[in-house]
Amino acid sequence: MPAARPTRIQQKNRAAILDAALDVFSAQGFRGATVDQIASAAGLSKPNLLYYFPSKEAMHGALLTELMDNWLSPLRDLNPDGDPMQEIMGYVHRKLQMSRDFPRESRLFANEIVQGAPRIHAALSMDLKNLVDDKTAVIQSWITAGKIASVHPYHLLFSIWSLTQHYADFDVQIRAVLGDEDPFEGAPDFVDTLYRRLLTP
Amino acid sequence: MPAARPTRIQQKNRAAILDAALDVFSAQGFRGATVDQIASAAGLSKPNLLYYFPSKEAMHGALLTELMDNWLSPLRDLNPDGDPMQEIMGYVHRKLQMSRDFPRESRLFANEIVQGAPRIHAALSMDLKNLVDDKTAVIQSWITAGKIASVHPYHLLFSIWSLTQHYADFDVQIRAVLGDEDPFEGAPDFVDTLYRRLLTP
DNA sequence: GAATGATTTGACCAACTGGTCAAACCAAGG
DNA sequence: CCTTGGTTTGACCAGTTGGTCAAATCATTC
Repeated sequence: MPAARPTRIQQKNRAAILDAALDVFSAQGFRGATVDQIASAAGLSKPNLLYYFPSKEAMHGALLTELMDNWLSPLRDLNPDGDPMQEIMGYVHRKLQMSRDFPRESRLFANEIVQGAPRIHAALSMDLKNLVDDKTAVIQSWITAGKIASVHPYHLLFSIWSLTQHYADFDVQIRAVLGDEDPFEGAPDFVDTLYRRLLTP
Repeated sequence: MPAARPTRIQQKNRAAILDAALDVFSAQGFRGATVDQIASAAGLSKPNLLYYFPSKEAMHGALLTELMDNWLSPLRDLNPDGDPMQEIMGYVHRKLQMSRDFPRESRLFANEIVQGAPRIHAALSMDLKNLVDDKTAVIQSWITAGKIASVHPYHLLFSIWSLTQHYADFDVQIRAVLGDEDPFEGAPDFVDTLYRRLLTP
């Protein structure tokens, strides 16, 4: 049983499993993924997987908790004392980069939310809500101070999430429409223009 | 076998099945949905379902093809001869209303796309792409004519899709964050402001 | 009300899936 | 070497799932 002091083999295999699981879960959803798929993607046998993780649920859970933390860090870093426009634009671009660099993570999250977030509902209405309440207050103070134009702070955040993650979550659709053009060629410019025009007082 | 002239019973049951299937597929995804769930949601027995539809795939396919058509109609209606700003704002608001009134359809679509659109890839790169190519040309002509501000027309559409559908697809997350406030209270105003500021020349 | 065709269902099946387990294998230290 | 504890696996199991089928039931029409 993997315990306190993980061996080299444990570290390597756990990492391989989580990577394979991310591949499969993000592409098929929790129910669509099978332990066998994850096992062969990780180059291990099914019983061997279940030696490292007690269940399919456990793998999914491990991925989700790790994700929730990383996913929110750009918002956490929004600095109340920084330049408002620069802070928000920085947040937007960082989120867009995460969509480009970690599309699997974005899709794992999307799968979970679209299906009603059965496994992370608590985290949403606690951790996420608290963080958002906090940061929207900051944004509201910037608005009140006349530093940025007046918009509904919550909906501003929703729009940033949706717009940036859309490039990861709806990747197939975007590529089907764009043909050869790389989505991330025009995207940074577009979102930059959009939020500058929206927020310039 | 349901054939040329559908009886009253056939019409009623087919409709009940498709409605139940939409409920279940949109909430659980294709693989997550079971025929038994759909059957009991429709108030029928499993073999009875399979009397009306030859397979689970067939139900899903029927929903998707019907959806693809309805889903694109607002874009199809974008009138090249109308007032540019009014046409685009009308499109935005109509899409937002569809998110509010048909969230199940939006989520059915989202589930399919996030998982790589295995069953509608052809429709995306044919029907959708053609329509989008057509309408972006119209938008580009409005830009060239100076009627609206210059933006990447494709990314403009992507942003409208993502922003409006986000309210349906990520409903749980949005409600978890907003608490008691109804998302659709602030949304119309927000998207209106956003696109007016973006597009006003 | 008998005949005919549409509709409904209980019983069933084969494939798949998550998970178990005892036995085998292997790495490292003594 | 050989022991010890971590690692790996083939065989297996019980529950679920999509789908079938023959028989029963129902609605309509003549």
